[in-house]
Amino acid sequence: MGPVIGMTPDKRAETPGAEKVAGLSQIYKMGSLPEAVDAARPKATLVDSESADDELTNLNWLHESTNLLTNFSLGNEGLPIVSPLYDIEGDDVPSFGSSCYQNPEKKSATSKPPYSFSLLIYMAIEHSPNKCLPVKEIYSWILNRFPYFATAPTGWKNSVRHNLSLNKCFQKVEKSHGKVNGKGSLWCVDPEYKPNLMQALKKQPFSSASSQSVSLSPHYLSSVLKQNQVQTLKGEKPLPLKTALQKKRSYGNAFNHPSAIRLQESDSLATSIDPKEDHNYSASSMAAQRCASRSSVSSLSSVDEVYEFIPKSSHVGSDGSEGFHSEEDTDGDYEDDPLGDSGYASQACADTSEKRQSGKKMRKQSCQEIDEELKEAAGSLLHLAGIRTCLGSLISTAKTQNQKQRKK
DNA sequence: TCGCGCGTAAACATTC
DNA sequence: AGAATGTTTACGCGCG
Repeated sequence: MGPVIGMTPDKRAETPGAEKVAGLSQIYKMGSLPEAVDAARPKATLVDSESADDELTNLNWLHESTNLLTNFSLGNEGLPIVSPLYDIEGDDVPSFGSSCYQNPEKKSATSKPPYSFSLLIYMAIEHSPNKCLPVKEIYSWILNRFPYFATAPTGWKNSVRHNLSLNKCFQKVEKSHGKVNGKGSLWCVDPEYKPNLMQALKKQPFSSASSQSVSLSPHYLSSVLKQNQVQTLKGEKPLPLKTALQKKRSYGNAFNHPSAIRLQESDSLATSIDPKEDHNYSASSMAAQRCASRSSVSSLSSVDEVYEFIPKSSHVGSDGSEGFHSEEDTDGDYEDDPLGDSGYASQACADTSEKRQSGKKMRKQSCQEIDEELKEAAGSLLHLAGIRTCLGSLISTAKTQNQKQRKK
C-alpha cells in the first residue's frame, strides 16, 4: 500500500459506517486531547506545588502527587490517549489543515487505502468502545471505512488475519469462558505498541502528527514517589515531586515509551535485535522491555486493565487454562449480537449505556489499584514519619535524661 | 546489493 | 461437512 495523499477527518457522511463510528467519537470526546491532558493537568498541579519546594521533606508532595494520581485515575478521560481516532474523527483536532489533510478514505472508495493493514486494524480496534474487536468486526469496520475492499479480492481478509496473527502489536483476548456464540477471539492493540503504531500512523503524509508527549501514568508517578521514599530512608532529601518528575522526564519518552527508546536509540538497539524476532514495529525491542515496563505503560486504556493478553507464542487451549480471561466477562459485548455482521459498531452505539457502565467499572478498578498504591506509598511515608517521630522523641528523652544525670 | 516492511497467497489446524 | 478463524510459511515488491 503506497501512501495516498490527502484525507479529511470528516468523512462520516460519506461512508456507510460513518454513523456507526460517529457515535464512538462521543466516547473519545470523553477524553481530552493528548497534549491537553498530559500537559495541562499534571503541570497545573505541579505549578501549584512550586511553593512547597522549599519544604522538601514534608508530605506536601505526596498530596500533590495524590492529586496527580487522582487525575489519572479517572480512566480514559484522564488518559493521554494519542489515537488515530483524532485523526480520523478530526473533531478534536484543531491542528488539521484541510490543505494537508484531504480525504483519502473518500478517495479510497475506488483506490487502495493509504494505510497498511496493521494500521487499518489498529484504527478499527481503536474505534471500538472496548478497544477490542473480533475479526469479523474488523472486517466490517474496514469495509465501512474503505469501500475499496468491498470490491477487492477476498485476499485482504486473509491479510488482515495474517497481520493479526503475525503482528505483535495485536493481542488476542479470549471472548469469554463459554464462547457460546461466535467463533474466534477479540483482538486488542497491545498498549506497549501503541506508540509504535502511532508513529507509523504519523509517518503517513497526511497524518495529524499529533505530538507524543510523555504521559504520567500512575505507575510512573508511583515510581517517583517510591524513589523519594527510598531517598528519605537513606536520609537524603527527597526531591520535590516536581523536580523528580522533571528529572525523570528529562529522559524523555525513553523513560516511559519503549517505542520512543527505539526512536531515540534506534541505532544501538537495532543492532542488538534479532531481526527474525523483530517483525513489525520493532516488535522484539518492545518485547524485550515488555515484562519490565508492563507496569509502567503510559497509555492505560480500559482494555489494559480489563484484559490480559494471550501470548502469541503460546498455544493456549480453548479452556483458557493458561490463557487469559477478561476480568469482566465480555459476553455482554459480543455474544447474542442481534445485529449480525454490522453488529459491534452499531450495537456499540445502542449499548452506550452498558458500555459506560462497564467503563465505569474499569475506571473503578483502576482507581482501586491506584488507591492501593497510594495507600501503600502513603503508608510507608507515614510509617517513616512515625519512626522519625519516635526517634525524635527518644532522642529528646535521652537528651533530657543525660542532662538530668549531668545535673546530678 | 541488502535488509526491512508490507502485501499476497497458500496450506494447514482449530473451532463452531 | 463446511465456514470462520488463527497460524505459519513463502514469495515478491518497493524503499532507503
